[in-house]
Amino acid sequence: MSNQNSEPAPRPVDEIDLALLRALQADARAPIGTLSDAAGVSRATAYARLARLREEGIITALTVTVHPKRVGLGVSAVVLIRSTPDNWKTWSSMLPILEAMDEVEYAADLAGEVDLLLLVRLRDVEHLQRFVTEELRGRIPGIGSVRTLLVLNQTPERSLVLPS
Amino acid sequence: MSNQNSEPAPRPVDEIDLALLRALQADARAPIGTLSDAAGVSRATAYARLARLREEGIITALTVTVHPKRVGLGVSAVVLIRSTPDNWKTWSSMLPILEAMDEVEYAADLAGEVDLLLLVRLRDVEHLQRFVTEELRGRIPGIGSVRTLLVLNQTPERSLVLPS
DNA sequence: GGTGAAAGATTAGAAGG
DNA sequence: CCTTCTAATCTTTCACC
Repeated sequence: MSNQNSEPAPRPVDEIDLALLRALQADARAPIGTLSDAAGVSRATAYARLARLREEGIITALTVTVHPKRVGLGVSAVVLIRSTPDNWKTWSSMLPILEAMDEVEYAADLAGEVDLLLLVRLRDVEHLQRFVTEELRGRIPGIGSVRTLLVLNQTPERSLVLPS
Repeated sequence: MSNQNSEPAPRPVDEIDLALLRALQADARAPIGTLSDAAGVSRATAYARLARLREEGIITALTVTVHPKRVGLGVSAVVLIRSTPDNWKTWSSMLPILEAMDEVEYAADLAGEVDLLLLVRLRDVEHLQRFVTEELRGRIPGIGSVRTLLVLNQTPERSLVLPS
């Protein structure tokens, strides 16, 4: 995976692209005919558009969203990390490390009182403890403080709401 | 959408289910034959399993993941909210309000020094300002402090890493 | 439960205007 | 961007293990 903020947007998407993306958000397995109807274009056009959206990286992935608890990941947590001024790695050097951790679903480099935020998915609280003490402090240099916030309730994962 | 933490897991998924889910994570538009091959079962079985996974809510959605910047959402931010002890609504009463806000991609009710975390996607910084001052403070009662952290860099959205 | 086969209907993917 | 084409795939249903 590449850094999501690195490349600028060369060509903006138009209304047809947005309609296709919205239709895919509703059902990624919808047949092309359904998608093309939703966008008001022919199937061939929908094909061409989808290929372009994939090539240009506008479509990051076509995936399934899974209920975490039902697959053995009963605990979610938000980890807020502050760095020590020295020995703190750059984002680009940490990215591969973070992505190699199965527990990390989302990581963000922040401006403000917190330097790094992680959303992690774990089997249980013991798993959380091991993750923070061993994985995190062991592998990421320059960690100052770590605050772990248990998730009590959360929205189901949802896609971006595309602008109109 | 329903609360993701409300229902217990009645029946656990098995290895075949996990294999199907992993194949769908890689490509949600993969033909059934590809999915059934990946899981080592027949197509008929893959059909039956997928129907069951949908019915039981283990599959939350089959969606497309989009690069936010390329669709006009150039700014991401994390909003940390602390409540005032009085007038703070319950999670279940806030959920529909939060889900009605297009800017909110993810919301979590937290245990700890922060009560509510939002991941928001916005067009620009002006949009962020309007969101925090008007949408948030205007619609959610009982907000104590609001800390807004700009996202400088982030991982692309990624699916859960399913356990083995 | 899972299998393999059969069946028509639908869709995919490419070619050409 | 559309229409047209053939091969491939979908999806259900079946009898059987």
